[in-house]
Amino acid sequence: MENTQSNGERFKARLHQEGLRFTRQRQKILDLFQDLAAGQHLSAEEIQQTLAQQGERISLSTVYRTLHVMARVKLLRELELAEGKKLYELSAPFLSQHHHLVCVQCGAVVEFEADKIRQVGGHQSAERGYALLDCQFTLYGICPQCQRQTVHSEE
Amino acid sequence: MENTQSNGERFKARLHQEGLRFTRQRQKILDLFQDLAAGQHLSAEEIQQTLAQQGERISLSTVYRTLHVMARVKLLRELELAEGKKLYELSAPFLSQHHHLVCVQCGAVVEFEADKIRQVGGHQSAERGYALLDCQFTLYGICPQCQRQTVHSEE
DNA sequence: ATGTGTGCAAATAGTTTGCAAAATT
DNA sequence: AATTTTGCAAACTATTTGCACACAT
Repeated sequence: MENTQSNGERFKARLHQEGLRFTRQRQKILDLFQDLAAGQHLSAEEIQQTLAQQGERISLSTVYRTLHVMARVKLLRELELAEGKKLYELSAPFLSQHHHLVCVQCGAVVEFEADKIRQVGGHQSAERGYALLDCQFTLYGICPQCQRQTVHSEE
Repeated sequence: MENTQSNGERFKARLHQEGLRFTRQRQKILDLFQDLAAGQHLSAEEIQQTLAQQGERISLSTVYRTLHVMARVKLLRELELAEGKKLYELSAPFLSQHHHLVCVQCGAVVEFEADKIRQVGGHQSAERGYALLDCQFTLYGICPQCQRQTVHSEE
């Protein structure tokens, strides 16, 4: 609700730069991300369903294609947190860079920031001449709740 | 070639503990990982193909099932580095913990170690009462080579 | 008007699962 | 002998793609 416009403008500009178009669907998807509470991510399917509930009929293929475009333009960050499906979130440098702590039991995701991480990332990549694009630090563990419940095994 | 046996014993023991069996297929898959040069990972398909070349006919389903077992027993670490497919490697604490720097252009993967990362991971998870299982730090960037070649856009 | 974007349906890719036969303990 | 494991084929899930039509510039 704060910088609601900046990302939109940014995106529009980048699209123009590449001769691409700012369609209603792309607009709607971008809006979704802007309205997203910090620390939340969306999958292609969630995006489609949410939009569908808002009365925006948009195909899954379009969602996927839009996500790719937005990621290429660096408006979105692609995360590989969950099993099998990719998640997306507005990417730094527009939002502060953060990392994820995932409960492998219940899937809960907690975000946290840590400057050191970026530093190490920048250092390691620079040292090898890599142009750093993204820096993902993901912790897998079991959350307090699940630790209590897990007294038995399963699957 | 060094600690060729320790992992095998470990695995065998854990299997016993859970009433599971040490089959030829599991043995072969474990062997593959032991012979793997440090810094390499395998996907389910690569495992099957490599074994097939060695004359070991083993089904993909079995490979997947074995990978799950080995990961559950913490003998393997599951990585989400590449697009869509999961990769596996022998996991810490048997090998030192390391992280990955991936070239999003050519897919090259470089490994590196960084104590700070673990420290931050331990700290962040502990702070929230999570039992830390794994700590993955992945850097995405473009390697020096690809930087030279990328003077144009594409897809 | 021109060329990009969209929706649909079909195609892929990776992974999972049911079931009968095979192998381990 | 009792159970787990395997292989095969079919099922699934997430994602991608071809094509004709629709829309943004």
